[in-house]
Amino acid sequence: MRATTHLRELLEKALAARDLVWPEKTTIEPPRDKAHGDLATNVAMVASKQAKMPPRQLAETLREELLATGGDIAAVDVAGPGFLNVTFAPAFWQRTVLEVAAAGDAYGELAIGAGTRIQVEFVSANPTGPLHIGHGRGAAVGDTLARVLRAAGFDVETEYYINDAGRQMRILGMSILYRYRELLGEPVTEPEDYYRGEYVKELAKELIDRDGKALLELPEAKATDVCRLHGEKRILDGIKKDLEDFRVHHDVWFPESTLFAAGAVDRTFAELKAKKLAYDKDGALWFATTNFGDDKDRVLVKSGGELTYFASDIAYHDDKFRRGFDIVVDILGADHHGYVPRMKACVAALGRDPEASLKVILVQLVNLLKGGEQIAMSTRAGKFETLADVVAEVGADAARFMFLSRKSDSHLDFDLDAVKQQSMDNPVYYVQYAHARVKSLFAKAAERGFSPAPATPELLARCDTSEDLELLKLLEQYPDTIAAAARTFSPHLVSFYLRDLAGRLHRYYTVNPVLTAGDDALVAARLHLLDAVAAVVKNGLRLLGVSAPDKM
RNA sequence: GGGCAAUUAGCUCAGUUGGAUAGAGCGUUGGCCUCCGGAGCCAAAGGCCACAGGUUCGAAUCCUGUAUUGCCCA
Repeated sequence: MRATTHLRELLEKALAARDLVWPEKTTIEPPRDKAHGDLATNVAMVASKQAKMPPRQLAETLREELLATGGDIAAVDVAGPGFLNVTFAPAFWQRTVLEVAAAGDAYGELAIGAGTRIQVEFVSANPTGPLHIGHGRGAAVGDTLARVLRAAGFDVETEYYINDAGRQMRILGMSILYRYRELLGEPVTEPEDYYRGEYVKELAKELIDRDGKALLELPEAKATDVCRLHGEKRILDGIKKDLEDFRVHHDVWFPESTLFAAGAVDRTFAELKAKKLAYDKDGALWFATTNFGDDKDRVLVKSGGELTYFASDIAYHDDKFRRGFDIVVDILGADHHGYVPRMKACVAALGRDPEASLKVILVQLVNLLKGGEQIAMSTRAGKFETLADVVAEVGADAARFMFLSRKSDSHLDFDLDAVKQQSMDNPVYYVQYAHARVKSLFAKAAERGFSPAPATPELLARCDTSEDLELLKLLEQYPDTIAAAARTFSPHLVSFYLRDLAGRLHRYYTVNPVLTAGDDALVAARLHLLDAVAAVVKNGLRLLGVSAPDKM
């Protein structure tokens, strides 16, 4: 971050001196090949037309100016079609240690999101049963994304939307009532469509304990209602606890029913009608989503007067924007991708730019495996591995890291046996081990009564091996990683970065002795460097919601 | 029948929003413990980036078509 901004400032100044503007397509990035310096830029190539000069010639003049600034820039090469390869002086990189030490837990925090309010809505599973492992992935992605955005300076609020008003909830009530009657020995016929999970029986038993046979005396609809309310509350409490155990936090729990109570749905319909975006046809109310690129118009109110789930979703998003969010993030299961164009249309109809203000993150389904064999899942049939079971079995650390180790929209095989195993199939231990190793060094240093001299540029100049510099450069890239993860809504970048950093540390550790390095100054310098590494590992793991133990 | 996504090493996957000789882990093969934690490190082998065209200084990346796979919709 420091390196790119510094170089950019220098280049901008050099261009301005020739009355050239900074081209949008300019990139400044670390090259793949280390032989190409610390940072490479294509600025001479993209500005060559503007400068009326061949790329290589422009690059040559920029090279002179960069070198003339002296100090931090050690070398500049012109390469290939006109790349500028810039190498910084070791002292520039060594300063990173001081930066990390000064910022502490805040190292990596940015201001790129300052002044932007953003809401992340995730999980939002119907309270009809416990969360399963697929919800767990959405939970991990959403929670970490929120943490990353917060670190990048956004004003973030997380929310869980409770679908408590629809058909699924009625079915839940009915399912509980069925089990209730069955348990009391009443004659029953098995409903066609109901929740079969063991937990439904449990809920029915609870009602028997609480109300005895009272529900049998009530009219069917009333009894179903009692069952539904009881089930909803208990299941929701369970969901809240499961999420808490998974270190996932929602700031707001938003029940769908409040939209109706507050008249939000009617208000949104009125607004759409006023804009001539909603119309009556065949006794139903339609929303003209084709105006916004959907492939057909969608029904809001069926001819029987029943609202579609889409109707409340529009009102819900309307409500979100009325609450003042600049950006709204929906994290959805990938099986709902058909829903995206509709929601974009809906946002456009509400008078917003859908590309800028609605981000939809699709989370692919999880293939749950046990010893390489697939486990089938279905909420209806009551066959699934619950999130709580998985967390109890493999631990929140391993589960979260696993979920965050893939792009969210790619398929994920989650093998319980592999994740439980403390091996390289399971990189969480690799990263945590890096942290524990450093901490153990400090414990050992203290044991030996060694207290390192304070970190100064002079002392840190001793960190001059190639392993030192690689580690330093990686530390310097941490804020860039946060920026990229926030900008592209890609929390997995953080876990990839941490794997890199941990690998670099393990390599360093093997090659460069620390406590046995020789003179006290060298020992101190290396300790300060590793302290910075541990701090960054810890900061990164915190964003992932994974612990950074001192001992393992 | 339409629509959305995916296709990169034997396996699982990255690839910084168009850059230089294609990256990691696992697996395989071969090395490293008189040394701060070997839950570690080093090295090697392994690739027509699904296929065919196009766009430009330059394509795994963007466009079109084809094939295969997954999902959604009627």
